[in-house]
Amino acid sequence: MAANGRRGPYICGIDAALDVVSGKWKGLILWELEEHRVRRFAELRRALPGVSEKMLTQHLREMEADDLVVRTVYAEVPPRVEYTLTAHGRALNEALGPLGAWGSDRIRREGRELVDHADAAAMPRP
Amino acid sequence: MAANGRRGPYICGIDAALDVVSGKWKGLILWELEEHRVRRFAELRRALPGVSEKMLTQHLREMEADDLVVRTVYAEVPPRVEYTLTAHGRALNEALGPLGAWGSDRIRREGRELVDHADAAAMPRP
DNA sequence: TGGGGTACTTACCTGATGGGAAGTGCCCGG
DNA sequence: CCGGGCACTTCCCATCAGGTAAGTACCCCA
Repeated sequence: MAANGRRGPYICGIDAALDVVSGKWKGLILWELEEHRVRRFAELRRALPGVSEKMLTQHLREMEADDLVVRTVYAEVPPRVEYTLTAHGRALNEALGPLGAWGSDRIRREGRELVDHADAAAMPRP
Repeated sequence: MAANGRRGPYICGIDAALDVVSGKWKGLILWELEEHRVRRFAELRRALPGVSEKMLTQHLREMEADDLVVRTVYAEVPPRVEYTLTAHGRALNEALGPLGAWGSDRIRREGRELVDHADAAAMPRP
């Protein structure tokens, strides 16, 4: 969907799945939440080097609406907000497994450089 | 990638795979070529209701550059051009299987309407 | 002779996507 | 008291994917 609120009608399952996953950082958010189970806003921000706060909140809100993540607000001071995957989110991640493997193969095949998490901070993507 | 020529550097496999698959009609093209093995330009155009000739050629060229499809031109009159999947294209399709299944589940879960191939012709997507 | 099919290319236009920067309200440590 | 962290929101701007429409060059069929 993204901000536009696409959400179908869809032509097939791939169509529906891509609608939910497309967005510059959604894949990474999914991956980060899969790895750490639960993450706070600022932790995600640091994990996705280059993401703007605007985009991060936007993506998280969309993923919440898509029932991929749960947002829990703790009425504390300073504010604390935690994000976790829902069952559907975890299922999506599983479904993305083979695709990720294919992508890794492709990177290897073509000898493309793979920027690792840390370096990416310095290098803003065009 | 799409027309912009993104093609990495990528942060992970998902990133790389999504780069190659994103584009409004790529999923459908893959699916159509998987089903029929070989298709001509005009056949694809008819199979993807609503696609413009420009987008179709653009997507096909990109997929060719990404080594997903092979384009074969027959020096005949009238011109004949055939498209087939490469091994990588077929592998990508396989990798997309679980994602498609997840998407179908999502459609079912949310009771979203699924527009089938034929109807989609009449209904231009917003 | 004119309409339709083949497979495109080119130019122009619009709306969605994402980036940048600043503002908000509250608290804590130095 | 100043800076910094937290978790945002708002606005404004650049880019770009994709749509529309037309042009190309050749052929076949009625």
